[in-house]
Amino acid sequence: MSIIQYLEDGKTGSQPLSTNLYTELQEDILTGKLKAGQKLTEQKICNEYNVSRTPVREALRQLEMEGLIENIPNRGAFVIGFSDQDIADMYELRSSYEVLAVRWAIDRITEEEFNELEETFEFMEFYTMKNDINKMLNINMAFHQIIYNATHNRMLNQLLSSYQVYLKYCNPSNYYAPNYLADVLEEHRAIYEAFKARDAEAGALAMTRHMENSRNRKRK
Amino acid sequence: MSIIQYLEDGKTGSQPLSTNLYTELQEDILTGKLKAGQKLTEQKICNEYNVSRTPVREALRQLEMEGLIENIPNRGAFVIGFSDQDIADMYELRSSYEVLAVRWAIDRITEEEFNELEETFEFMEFYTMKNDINKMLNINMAFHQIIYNATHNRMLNQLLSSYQVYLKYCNPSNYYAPNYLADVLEEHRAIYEAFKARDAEAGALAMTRHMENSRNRKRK
DNA sequence: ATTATATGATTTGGATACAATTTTGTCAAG
DNA sequence: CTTGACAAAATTGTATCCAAATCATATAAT
Repeated sequence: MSIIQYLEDGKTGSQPLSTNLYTELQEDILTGKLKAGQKLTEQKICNEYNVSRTPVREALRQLEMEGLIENIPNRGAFVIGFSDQDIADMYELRSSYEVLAVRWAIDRITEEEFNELEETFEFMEFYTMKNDINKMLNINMAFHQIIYNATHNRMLNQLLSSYQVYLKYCNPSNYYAPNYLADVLEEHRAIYEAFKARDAEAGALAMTRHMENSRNRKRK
Repeated sequence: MSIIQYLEDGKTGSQPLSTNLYTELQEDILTGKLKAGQKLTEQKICNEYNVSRTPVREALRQLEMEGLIENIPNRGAFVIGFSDQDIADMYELRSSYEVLAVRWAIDRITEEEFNELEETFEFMEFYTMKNDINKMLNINMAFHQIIYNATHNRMLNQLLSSYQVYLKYCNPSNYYAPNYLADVLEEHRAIYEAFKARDAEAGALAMTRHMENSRNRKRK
């Protein structure tokens, strides 16, 4: 997915969308509409979401693989959900993956990928000046995704990409804090500069700081 | 799962088992029986594995979540499989997760969990003396699993547990090298001692070495 | 009163049937 | 010989049907 697509599709990462049942159920678990411990009866879901049992069962298997529900044979599916502890765990894990990803990406990034990163960073500067928060959310995702790709490690890429969904639903950053966009821009600049210098240690340090600051920016 | 169960179920981690379709297909992809790029037609799988389309579709969704196949809407499922690069990636990733896990586990392990780890290590010593490789494979899995649990981080636990499956199919360790069991025992002893001393740095170092040596023990 | 048991209702697991989409093959036009 | 249109076949997506397992309730035994 190119940076242009990220900008143009207009999906700011905050609306439902939910193109399929799996995504809808995932959303409903992550937002707490379906509560932990609750039993998900297939027929109930059929009625609630107006689909037949076949797609329901497929979605339940997917959610099970993701760890959002537990499927007990012949008994049914039970919501596991995300506890506050899980969210904390997720942030902690994600931080270390992101740092690892930067380290590997700086060592392995291609010329072409670096140009894409550079272009994306310039978009960041532009939309920070224009103070366009929705655009920035998309560009931010693109920036990180480029790094994931540049690790050339399929499993790490897949893992970090999958976390984007969760990040959306955990209490969001305080976008409207003074200097939010400017602060974020400078953190990304540090990361970008490390890539430019092909300095993995500097990159790891910059990403570590970015992750710490991200957490501190969370609404309490 | 207790250490006793690990010992008694007799599953040495090298036979098919494959209790369900998903596991069977997973195995067939990881062993290369189903090749990368190959199209998986639902009806073909039905005939091959003697099941109807409903469980087939469930399995395909699970495999997709795992990243072993790609599901293109209205087109079908295509095997992605594990390239040599993916296996290398997996080892590299797993190493850093394991080190991270030890760090966290040493800080968070409960008295009860530590006792379990201690008991497991004593089983290791015993079966090393008896030179029982099959038992050792199971105990080894148990030892690592206890560490995963002791992180008290559900996502990291889930992630590392899921890798156990892949490890089984990537070219196996050279179990019959001289001193294999003795070497492995000493590496685990270092890890265990770090837990006993509640020394996270020593644990991380010991696990790093264990991971390096594991890789070097691979058959070429 | 509590526990056991039996029976009917509900629910899951799996197979089949039908609809929508894609692929394949044929044949004619350029 | 290639290209395009179109129909037939194959394949995916969804709905429904049947069997097996589980759950709930009522009744009987201790």
